[in-house]
Amino acid sequence: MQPSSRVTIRDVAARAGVSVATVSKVINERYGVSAATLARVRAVIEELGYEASLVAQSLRNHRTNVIGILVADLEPFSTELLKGAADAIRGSGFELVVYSAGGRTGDPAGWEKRYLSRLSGTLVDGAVLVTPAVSLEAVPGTPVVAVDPHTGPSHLPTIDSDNLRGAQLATEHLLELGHRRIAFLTGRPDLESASLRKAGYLRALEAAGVPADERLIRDGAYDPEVSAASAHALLTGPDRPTAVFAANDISAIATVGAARDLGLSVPGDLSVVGFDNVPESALCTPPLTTVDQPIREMGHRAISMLIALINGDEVERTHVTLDTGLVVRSSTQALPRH
Amino acid sequence: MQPSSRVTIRDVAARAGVSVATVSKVINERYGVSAATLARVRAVIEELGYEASLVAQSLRNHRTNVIGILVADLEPFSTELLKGAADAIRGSGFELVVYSAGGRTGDPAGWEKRYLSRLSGTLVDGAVLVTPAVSLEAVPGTPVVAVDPHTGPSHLPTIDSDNLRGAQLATEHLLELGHRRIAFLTGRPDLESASLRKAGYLRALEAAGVPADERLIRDGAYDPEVSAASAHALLTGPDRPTAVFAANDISAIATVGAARDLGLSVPGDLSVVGFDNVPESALCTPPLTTVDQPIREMGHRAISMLIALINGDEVERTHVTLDTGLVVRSSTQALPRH
DNA sequence: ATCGTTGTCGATAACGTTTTCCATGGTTAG
DNA sequence: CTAACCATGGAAAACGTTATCGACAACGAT
Repeated sequence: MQPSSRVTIRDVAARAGVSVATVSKVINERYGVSAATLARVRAVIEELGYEASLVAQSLRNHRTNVIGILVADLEPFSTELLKGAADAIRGSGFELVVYSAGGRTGDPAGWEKRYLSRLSGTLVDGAVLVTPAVSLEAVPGTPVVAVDPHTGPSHLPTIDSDNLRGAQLATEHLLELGHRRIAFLTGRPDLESASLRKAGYLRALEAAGVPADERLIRDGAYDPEVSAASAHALLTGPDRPTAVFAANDISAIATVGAARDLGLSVPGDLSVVGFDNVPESALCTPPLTTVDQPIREMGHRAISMLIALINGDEVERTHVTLDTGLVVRSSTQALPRH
Repeated sequence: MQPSSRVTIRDVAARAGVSVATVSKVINERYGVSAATLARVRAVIEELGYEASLVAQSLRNHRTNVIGILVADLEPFSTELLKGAADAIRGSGFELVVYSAGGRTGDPAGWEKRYLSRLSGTLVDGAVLVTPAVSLEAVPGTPVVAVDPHTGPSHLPTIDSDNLRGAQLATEHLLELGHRRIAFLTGRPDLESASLRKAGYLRALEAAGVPADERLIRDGAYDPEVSAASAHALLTGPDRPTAVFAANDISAIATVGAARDLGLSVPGDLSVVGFDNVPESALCTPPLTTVDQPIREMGHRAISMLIALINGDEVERTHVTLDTGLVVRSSTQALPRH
């Protein structure tokens, strides 16, 4: 015991008076070991507190049983997704390593690719990419699934939600409340979700016969600072909107903040609706009307699909889109008639 | 190229016309290779896109360059801590695997121990334990640092904050506002932070000459449901408190919710102060007066210390306590005189 | 010429598993 | 009584690295 080094399969074998091969067999429940020796070896394993070296197993088996999840930053969306992923990972026999780029800019948008090539086949068996900054193909041996994928053609397995419909719902809600000057804060232009949300906004406007006004469409970038600046510009400009649909809860919350700074009340002077339904949206003041996206389930599904892919199981749908729905809270109200 | 298997050091060696030993030397920048061969091998590595197998390196070096972080659940505190940890890990050469127990109960409080023994020395080089449910000693070969540690004697390196003083500040704040019937919602009884916060509350009361009332001290358990129930009981009971100090922002937010359900206004009818200063506390309605704890920095420090420990560096302080401070927002107000 | 030195490089033994395949002994069938 | 078979166990190769150590050539100094 006092020999400080780890107890290895060799020690177990010696103590039990068998070969390492036999010990390996009992660990992996292989056929060909008698009941007597099985019991004996099991006892020794217990006694010595032996744990097989995952590293050695990985080397031998070409499988590490760890899954990587790459997020640009730990903002509310990724965080929520992470919870779903952690949930799905539990009891699966895999471990989850999270890699966060930390929201740094300056990185030539390729950290995902570098990370993937460095780690795939050597540390992780597969990876999920959250809002990837780049459209990349899978590394040959390593399954990858994307959540909220990049625009552009990529044939990665994907989890997303019905962004188009969600955005339509949000915009229609505002229209039904009588709003006509409805501004839109865009999302990260490289993300499919962002363009779909914009498309949904435009489509709803068009369906209602409300002409889109380019000056009401501003950058949001899913980023609080960018959004706050845009909101400020929007609200201090001439002919300000009576409502803002932000592509993101983050942007929506920033918009509410900008309005408050200008002495405008939400929803009194301005209605705001967000997108994502992150937990923060229910907490903030006022609680946000937003489009619900089942973020945790997306994380869960991403992991499940990835595990299936890793195991070589047949995956029926390789691109799943979950439903979105409007949740009306207190940041929107009917436009007073005049 | 089309051979599907990974490119190994052997391939590089063959292509460059040298031995694997030499290739290994250039990878690790060891002395004893001429400028010419160095350049040649580097070129081949580039050309073949070779990446050394982390698994094989780990096996050989007895070092995985992976750090584990164990959290009971991904609630706001852990999440925030995780951000700090992710921050610290970046560029350190380590990866971070997060293991979340998922808040399940029923687990015999020993998952941390099991996880640690299974993984230590085999998948991770060290671990940080966040609000550990059990007081455990380090596994011999594997450094462990605890954040917000368990009560009871443990000699693990520790990161925490000045819980006692923070709780005193919070209680004093309430006292200065004229409150005398100040309730306290306790934390997780197995955590040192919880008992220190309670001690701070009691001490402040005593210093002000206000007798503590046992009936005003209820279970909170750092848990929203437990806290909501206790708050409800407190607020519907006879002689209700005019203020609540919750051991946790989670508990405080639950208290605000319970008050609202009863038609009580915060801070009009009830002042509430929390502890932690998680981001949610600033967002909620009303924004919470709370005790700030530098959670992210705690995560950062935990990782830094752990890395130092792993590298065998001398660590000056093995138990660091960070400052806490009161941040006054809108959930507290002076008690109207009558 | 001889003897160290120095500078490069390669053979090889680990690291801790799993798997294949062979050996052994006992048992059953012919 | 022999042949074939089954059940059990072990030897050894392999997975992809790194470190140690010895080989060898070139070279300067005696």
